[in-house]
Amino acid sequence: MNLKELALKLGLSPTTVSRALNGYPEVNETTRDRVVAAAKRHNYHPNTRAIRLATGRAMAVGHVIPIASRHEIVNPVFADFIAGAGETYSRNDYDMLLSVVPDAQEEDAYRGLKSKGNVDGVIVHAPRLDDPRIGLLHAIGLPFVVHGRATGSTLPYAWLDVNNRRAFQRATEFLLDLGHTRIGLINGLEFMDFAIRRRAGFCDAMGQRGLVVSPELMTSDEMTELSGFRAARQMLALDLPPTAFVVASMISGMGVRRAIQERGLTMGRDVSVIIHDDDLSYLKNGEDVPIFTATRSSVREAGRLAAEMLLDMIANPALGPQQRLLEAELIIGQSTGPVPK
Amino acid sequence: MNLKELALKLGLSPTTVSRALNGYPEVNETTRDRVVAAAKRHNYHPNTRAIRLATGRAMAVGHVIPIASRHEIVNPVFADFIAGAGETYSRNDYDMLLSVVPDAQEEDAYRGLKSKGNVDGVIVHAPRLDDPRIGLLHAIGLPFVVHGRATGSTLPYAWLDVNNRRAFQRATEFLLDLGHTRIGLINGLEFMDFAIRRRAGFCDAMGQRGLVVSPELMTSDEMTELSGFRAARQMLALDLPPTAFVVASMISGMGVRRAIQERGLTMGRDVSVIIHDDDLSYLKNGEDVPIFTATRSSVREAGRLAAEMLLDMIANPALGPQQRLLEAELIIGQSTGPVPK
DNA sequence: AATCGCTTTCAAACCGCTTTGGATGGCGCA
DNA sequence: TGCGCCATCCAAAGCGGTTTGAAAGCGATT
Repeated sequence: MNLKELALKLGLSPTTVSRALNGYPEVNETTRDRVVAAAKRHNYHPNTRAIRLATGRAMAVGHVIPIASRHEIVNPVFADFIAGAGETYSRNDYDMLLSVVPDAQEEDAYRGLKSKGNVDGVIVHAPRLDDPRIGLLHAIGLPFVVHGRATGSTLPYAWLDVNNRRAFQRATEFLLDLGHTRIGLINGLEFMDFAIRRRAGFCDAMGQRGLVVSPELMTSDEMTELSGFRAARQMLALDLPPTAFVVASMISGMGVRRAIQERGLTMGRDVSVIIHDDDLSYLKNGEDVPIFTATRSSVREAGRLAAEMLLDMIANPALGPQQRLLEAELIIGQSTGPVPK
Repeated sequence: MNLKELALKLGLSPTTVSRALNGYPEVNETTRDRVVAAAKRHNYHPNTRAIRLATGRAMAVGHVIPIASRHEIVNPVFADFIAGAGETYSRNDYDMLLSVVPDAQEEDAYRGLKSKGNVDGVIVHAPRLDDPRIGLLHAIGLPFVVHGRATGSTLPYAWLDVNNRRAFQRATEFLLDLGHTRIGLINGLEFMDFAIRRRAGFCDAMGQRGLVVSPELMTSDEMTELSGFRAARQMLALDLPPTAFVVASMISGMGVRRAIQERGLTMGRDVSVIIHDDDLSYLKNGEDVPIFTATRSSVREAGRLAAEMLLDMIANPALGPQQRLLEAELIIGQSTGPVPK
């Protein structure tokens, strides 16, 4: 059942039927009702491909996911972000297009998306220092929103980010207020923008209390359970081990907890831990009472909001690049306590 | 730059240019070379929307992800499957469409995908007992491949699955051979098809040695660290605690390990653990030597293969529903050993 | 020279919708 | 009665490709 057939059945022209269904004013309300009823009755759905060709809009947003190299973006955080963005797209009748490409072809993927016209805009994930994608997307004229920021980029661009610096500063201050002075940082990979900012926040807080952080109390690695475990184990074996940790993710945090237990210590009593909690839907930080004290910011909500920003920009290109900075909450859980005497 | 413009520049008709680029035989090889060269020079990419309308094919595959209710499909396993499937799509110039919808609207989502014509087929995730989606997709005539199987479905359908029953049977036998007789099963949710089969495999192995499994040694829950921890803790507190566990996932396995350590026991010596390892790209089971003894089957590879099956079916509808059963490997790690005296 | 058969090219229809630029008819008003 | 103005509706021209059916060119055959 297509538009022409429906029009024929109704004894109307395709023009009128199209207008009736799309809410244009120049159509009699009684005819509109007839049309709408008939469309429902015959289960008519306009063909998306035709609409797209006729309007020139793709009604779709792209997410490019590079794979194969060292750093895997296919991680749980990404999945939850996608889920959030997907909710927004569904509500607005947009499609979400995922392009999984070898990272050497990432640039081609963006160019292709634009020149073949299958998306109206893209979301940029996991920005790095001086991220080249920003210049590229500017050049090819594809609307985009960055999830995170890319320090060093001179061009203006739209982004949505968590205030990572502030979050880690607060987390560190919280530990300092509990009397901890030897605090270890177990960070993500520091060529990622968010990790750079988190480290800065940590150092800010320490510096403000006149504390210098020794390099052996700061590590940077993938955020896995194993790397969290190793980093914490190594620090705990120092002559002057830390009494607290600031940790970049829930998963690394689980590794840190294991290292603490392995030494026969108790988390929250002997050693304090604060993690960053992305509030993942399948990886909850406890149920009623949080297991870990945490800086929390829902990455799923970030996905929803970033998608909304992008759809706004697409609908209204006159709008300049928007920015939005979310603050993380500080959640008190069972993993922190005063420094032991 | 579109087809007409390119044709004009070349002094050819759009017909010929189109055919030259699409490899049709009825075009002189020298003209073809000219056309191809010009296309490259002018950076011509045919408009996807137009191709889709003209050919009637969407060149896209859909994945519908229901959300909001108890069981979240947005989990790490899903992310890796998607990544695998995405690789296949990219290689074949297909798009991957993700529809994130409230689960009450799941059926509508499939109907919409079909009637609006934005996909040529779909992949069905996380099948349950008597899954209604199979009948639905049959009825609306949308090609599909199920990742997993749906016990109870009478209609023939295409699927790709891991031999979960056999995997858990082998895992259990491995423990039995080490002398364990009190073995706990920490399973996923048993309205999911894969969990049903795993339980069956476990019970098969036990039954064949004439062992009856007491219900308190079998649990079924979401596969989180916390639920793994709780289940194991509870079993270890029994009068006759198990000496080994068969666990449905790496993440639950981490919880089990924690419960073991909490009791002052050592995994691999006092208590043995076998997990199922989906070989996730960001959650490796150790590096050189596996931490956990495991039944391993790459879910990413499953994604690749399922996508290939679907593209085959789309290209060749005469093909009946294909099936493919993958066997899991049994990987020996550090988490198992002979039953302690 | 006429015919045939190939290869190569093209004009035009088509995919299913949107949108522009009229047509049509009824009504109020002078 | 005649005119202009709305409110409605429609024919046709896109959107940018693919595909059908036919024509043109040309050497070989009769």
